[in-house]
Amino acid sequence: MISIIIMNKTAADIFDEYLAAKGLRQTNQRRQILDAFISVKSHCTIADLYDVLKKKDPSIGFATVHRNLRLLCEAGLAQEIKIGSGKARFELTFGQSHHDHLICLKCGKFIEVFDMQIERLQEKLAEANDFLPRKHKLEIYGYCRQCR
Amino acid sequence: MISIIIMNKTAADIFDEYLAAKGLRQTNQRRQILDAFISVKSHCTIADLYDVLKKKDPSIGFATVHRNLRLLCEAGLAQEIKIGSGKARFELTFGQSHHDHLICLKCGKFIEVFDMQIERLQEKLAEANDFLPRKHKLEIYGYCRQCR
DNA sequence: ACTAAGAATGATATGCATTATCATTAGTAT
DNA sequence: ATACTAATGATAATGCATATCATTCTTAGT
Repeated sequence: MISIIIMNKTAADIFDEYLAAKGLRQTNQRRQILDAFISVKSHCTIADLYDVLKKKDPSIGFATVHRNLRLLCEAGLAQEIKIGSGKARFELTFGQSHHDHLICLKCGKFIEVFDMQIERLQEKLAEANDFLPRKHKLEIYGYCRQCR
Repeated sequence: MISIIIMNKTAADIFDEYLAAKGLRQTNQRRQILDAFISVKSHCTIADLYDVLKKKDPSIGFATVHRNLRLLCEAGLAQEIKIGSGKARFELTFGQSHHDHLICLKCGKFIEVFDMQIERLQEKLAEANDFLPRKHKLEIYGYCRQCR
């Protein structure tokens, strides 16, 4: 059980508040899913998380994991990342700062990177086109140190 | 019928050469598909192109359009762009320079943009991580002039 | 604590886009 | 012209995401 605490709030607190605000209920499955998602290495697919959860509670359903990963995204705790044509992957955003990805074409590894200068130039590029940016996705595909 | 000519070669020439090099055959469908793809507005889905082609030749099959759009990608004439969870879209790369996309969250419009400074910084960012970049994808989501 | 209301779950079905299969058609080299 | 075999087109299969629905569980009200 990993607890990142921001402004005296854990991810679980945020989730509970989100549920309350939406009139949704707390359930054992929701607690388990959030815990597992936090402890598992990031960039997991629904199936990855489902497998982890099944070991502790074989009765949990795939649909429930799916639904609640989406719910975590709505609550602002997670984010979906779509790479190529594969399955959707999810990463924790609570306690993480924004970053982009270098993706190895051979081993599939994700390297998280950040460049403030690029971020700023993107803002300017959007502005220059009368465009109001909300979010962006930068993925650089190539070969990592081990695979180049 | 639109003909862009580069180094004395049309897209059709490049395609024919690619086919020859791979021991593949020239067919009416392949010629039709390339012609339609060039003349249609870019960012079309397989279904978009299929609809256009059906009007001229109702016997053409969806699978054939699909297969040959992939073939055009292999030949370096087209490129697949995946946005969100929708269908795959394709854009012509022959005679077009590299660019990134601003994508309107409301009307779905694609604005093509390019910033050399960002391109260079991406190269440096990759290098700094011992990463050999091959291609990249930058998409900025937000609201266009009409929708903001 | 008990109960009613309805949200959540889990098994399964459905939807949808992509890709594979295969009998038939049609390029290509000889 | 012929033989070889790639390509086509109809359809089936696949893969992933999402919808459905009877049942279970949470929560508010008594």
